[in-house]
Amino acid sequence: MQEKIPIGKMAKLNNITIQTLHHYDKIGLLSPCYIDPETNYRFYSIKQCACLDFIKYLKNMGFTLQEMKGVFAEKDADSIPKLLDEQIQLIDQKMNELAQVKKTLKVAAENYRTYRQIPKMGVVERGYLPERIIYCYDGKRDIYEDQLETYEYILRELRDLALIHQFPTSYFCNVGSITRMESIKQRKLTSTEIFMFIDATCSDVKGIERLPAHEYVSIYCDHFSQEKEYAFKLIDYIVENQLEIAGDYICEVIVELPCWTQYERQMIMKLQIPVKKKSNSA
Amino acid sequence: MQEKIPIGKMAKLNNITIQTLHHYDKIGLLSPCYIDPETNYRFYSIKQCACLDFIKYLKNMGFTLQEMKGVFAEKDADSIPKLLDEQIQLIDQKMNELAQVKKTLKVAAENYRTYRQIPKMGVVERGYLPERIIYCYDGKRDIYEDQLETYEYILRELRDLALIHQFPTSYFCNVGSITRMESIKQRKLTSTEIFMFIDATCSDVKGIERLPAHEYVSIYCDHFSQEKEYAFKLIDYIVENQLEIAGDYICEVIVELPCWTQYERQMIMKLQIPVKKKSNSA
DNA sequence: CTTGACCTTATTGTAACAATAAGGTTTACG
DNA sequence: CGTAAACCTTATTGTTACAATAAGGTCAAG
Repeated sequence: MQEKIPIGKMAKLNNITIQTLHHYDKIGLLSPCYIDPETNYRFYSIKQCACLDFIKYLKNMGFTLQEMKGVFAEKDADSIPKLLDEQIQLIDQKMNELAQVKKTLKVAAENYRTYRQIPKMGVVERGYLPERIIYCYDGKRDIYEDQLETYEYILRELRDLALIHQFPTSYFCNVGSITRMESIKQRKLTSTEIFMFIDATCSDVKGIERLPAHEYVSIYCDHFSQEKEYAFKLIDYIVENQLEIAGDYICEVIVELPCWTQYERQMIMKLQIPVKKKSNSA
Repeated sequence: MQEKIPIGKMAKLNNITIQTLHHYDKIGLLSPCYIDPETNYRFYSIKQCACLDFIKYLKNMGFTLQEMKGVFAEKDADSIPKLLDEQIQLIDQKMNELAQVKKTLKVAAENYRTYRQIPKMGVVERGYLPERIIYCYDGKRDIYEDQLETYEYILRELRDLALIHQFPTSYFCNVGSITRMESIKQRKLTSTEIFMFIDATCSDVKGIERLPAHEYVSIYCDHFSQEKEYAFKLIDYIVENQLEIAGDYICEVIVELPCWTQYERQMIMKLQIPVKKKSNSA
């Protein structure tokens, strides 16, 4: 009965294309069991479907065709479980990566939603903010010096550090700069420190700080050049309302827009200062 | 201060290679902000790091470089959330696929473990087996006809049906053939039906049957050619031990080994017949 | 002035095929 | 018997996101 199956039929039987069979033949993964010496027509045996099944199976598992050649060459059936285990580990790794990316996407989506809900740029708000954890880095140069340039350099340094600490990349899309209370109390907006928001999970790294839950005054701002002006609005508001600065000034980057004017970052920032009622000593 | 950054430095600043920057320039994704007209040296601005950040970010999200060009061309910030949502869906899909593959791998690994624990080939065992659900297909030709050939064809038909019903591919690695009680009682090992084990989840498809929980006699067998001989061993055992056939004969493929002799499938099968104590009527 | 570090363009390679071209073979039909 | 459709062949190119290499020009330091 040994039926000789031409390539087209074999392809249909296995839901693959003729090219794929050509390809497998070319790389020596699966060659037809008979080739007509005159026409070079390829003929397969129905039994070779088993091999194709296995190829599909391994492909599903993430093996490359070259790896499969190795698998087929192995006469040792005991090596299979090892391969399977390795592949399971690889898949776990991939799934973790995907989960991480998904998290990042969700953060981004949430940020955009926040961005759309922003009431008005330049309007002072007052509200309670929960505790947040940040990873701080001191770039030793004032980021307000020259039009974002220093900021970009320091940002790169922060990212390199984050890479060393193996922080998830998602952290990198929620950053900010910090100006210490002493400076801001003197109306000096100078800062050498930037940070990224992190989870509570990585706690043994130097540079991690807690921003305590507190009442804040905040204001949204959509260009770096406005930051100083808006920050002073905050301070003015604090003075006018008999409040007192209760901690460090934070400039949080809410969202980065993928539009560049002269390649420059376009970002929405939320400036914030923790406040408390003025103590009666004054 | 506008520092002109040569390509090597820019690459280092962003943890990428010079080739990558060349590539981005070539495809028009990101071009240096200045090119020396004499030497053609490329020079970047530190601000262009923002763009690279975004490229990395989008790459992480699974966008292709061409898609990014589209994203950059869009001046509309509102299109971003849509893109993000689409990408989240894509990721969910990928994760589901990976989960499916992982499941398959685990089944395979388990099967191999079972295979190693198989006590002896050709030895009759007796034991209780839980309920199982199968998807049956009648190929209308006897699979015991010609040396696996018919079996291969029918297997392909079963798989095509499974594809139509959108069964997970993992089902395809746990198949078997069934010989109805009437035949086996007459010592006739003819079967036109094969099946795949499935979950309880897909219930509305025609062809699904339940193998009830029952006591079985079973025997392992490692070559198709031995099946008949071993099946008769089972029947003999049943007769000798005053038992009675209580249901259909099942030939379950436990594991397929990736070694081919003449391209032929090498598989370990577990032959099984449900039994009960002989009723005293005989 | 030379050496090494750095830059340029151009070509080839990667993985797993898909698409196409240009041509030969087989089969069915009138 | 002729022909058209269906099928087969080999060979080339294209896809993605770069990496690797070659052959050569440029720059800064000693």
